[in-house]
Amino acid sequence: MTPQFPLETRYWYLRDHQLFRHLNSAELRQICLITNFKSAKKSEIIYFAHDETNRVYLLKKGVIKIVELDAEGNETVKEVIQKGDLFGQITLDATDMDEFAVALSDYVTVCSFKIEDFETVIQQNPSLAVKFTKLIGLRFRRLENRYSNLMFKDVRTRLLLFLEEWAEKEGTPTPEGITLKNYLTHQDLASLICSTRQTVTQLFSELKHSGLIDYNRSSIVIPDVKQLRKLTA
Amino acid sequence: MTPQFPLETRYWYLRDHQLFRHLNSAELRQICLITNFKSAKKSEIIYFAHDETNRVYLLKKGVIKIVELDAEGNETVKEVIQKGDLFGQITLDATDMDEFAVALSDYVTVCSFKIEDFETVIQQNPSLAVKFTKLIGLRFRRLENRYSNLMFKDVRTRLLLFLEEWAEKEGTPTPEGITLKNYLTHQDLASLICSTRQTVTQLFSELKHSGLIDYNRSSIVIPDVKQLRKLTA
DNA sequence: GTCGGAATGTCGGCTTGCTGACGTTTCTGG
DNA sequence: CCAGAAACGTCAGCAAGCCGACATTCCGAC
Repeated sequence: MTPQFPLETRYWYLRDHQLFRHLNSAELRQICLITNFKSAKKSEIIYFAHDETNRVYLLKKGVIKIVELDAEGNETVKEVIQKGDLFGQITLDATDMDEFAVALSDYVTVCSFKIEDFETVIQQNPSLAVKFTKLIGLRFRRLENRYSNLMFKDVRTRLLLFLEEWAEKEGTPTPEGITLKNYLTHQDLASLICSTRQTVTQLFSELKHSGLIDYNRSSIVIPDVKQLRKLTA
Repeated sequence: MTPQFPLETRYWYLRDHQLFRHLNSAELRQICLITNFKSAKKSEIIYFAHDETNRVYLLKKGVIKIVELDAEGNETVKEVIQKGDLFGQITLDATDMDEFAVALSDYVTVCSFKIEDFETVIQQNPSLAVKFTKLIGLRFRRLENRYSNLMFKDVRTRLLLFLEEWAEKEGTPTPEGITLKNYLTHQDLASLICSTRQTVTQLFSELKHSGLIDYNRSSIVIPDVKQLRKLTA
């Protein structure tokens, strides 16, 4: 199966997640049996939706991006997935999507389940069912929020909101301000906030010149997040 | 409770929905007890999210629109809800939203559940849990689709796609072509496809002059849906 | 190191579709 | 049936931000 992950580790991996935390060890062991584990290094592709279809994934460690291919073969970054988030066929339907996932952090680990297996497990653990449903609900709200930003806010505001959220999630405080490890290119950012590479670059230099942020290729520093917040209210 | 709905009717109402169809009569009767029934006439407001919060609704009969209020008090139509669809706190969380629902068809009927009650029911009926999760998943995909349209398609295409979908869902074939009972104003349409009233009106007259559609205030006729499809590919 | 490709920086032109403005038509409640 | 409101029709002006183009900087593989 997955020899680099001894049973003990795998058991512990699942237990650590909020979805499974409340289960007893017999239930957990059962889920362990249907779980596939996998890891990858930076820039490696974790999965291709097209061939490894019909699986729900759970990001155990690291950060990844989901890239979507349209009919013309253009790649757009759909989403950044953080530790603990679900991805793949999270709607439990079998519609195939043209997307793949790329590791952004040095080392990532994912677990996955066939959707049929996962459904069976849910049937047997109603409390897990509720937890899962609520997780999907959260994702739904997140998407609703993005949609509404796209409707009502201009590109500048969307970028600022993205930075704020990013800072909140992953920022580490330093003497210079909140620091972000930057694993996204301007192109990536552009497709996440629905804009273009040039516009993002433009806005970034503007923000730098006005002193709101500082950045280079590998990191972004926000001296005062409150200043940003003022511009998005 | 709701005297205009005898128990027998209410029982049958629930049974008719795909979520509950597979349940036995004891289970159904139990759900009946926690269900609230309500009906309304055209233009009446079904619910205000702000005061009747924490409920999941299910549209039993008719068509309604969900209108969202932003901070400045502007109204935007978020969604059109059809018979059988869920609305309200479908994510089962308690975040309050500023939205309300208005009846678009002459007569609408809804059932609703407190989210806590609904959760309990789900816990007791794992198969219902899976069905519910999949329904939310479907809604998730629908929203994803709207988001991607907003990213990649211009207003004209979004309008055409909307019309196609509408025709597919509710169109009735007539000698002149597929006919739609039009319960949406141009303003409504505009906010649904994320545009403005004037642009929608403009596009409508263009489409009329080019013979792709015909319309008046109460109905829309699409002589040849295939013609529309050609323009959205 | 160095070479090639990827990422960033910058700019001007141009298009979409938004904004405001105003007139006409249709609906609705009294 | 009538008045007022709501919805529809149309147009000119304008701005956000996309697009193409090109230069520069950086990074990683060899």
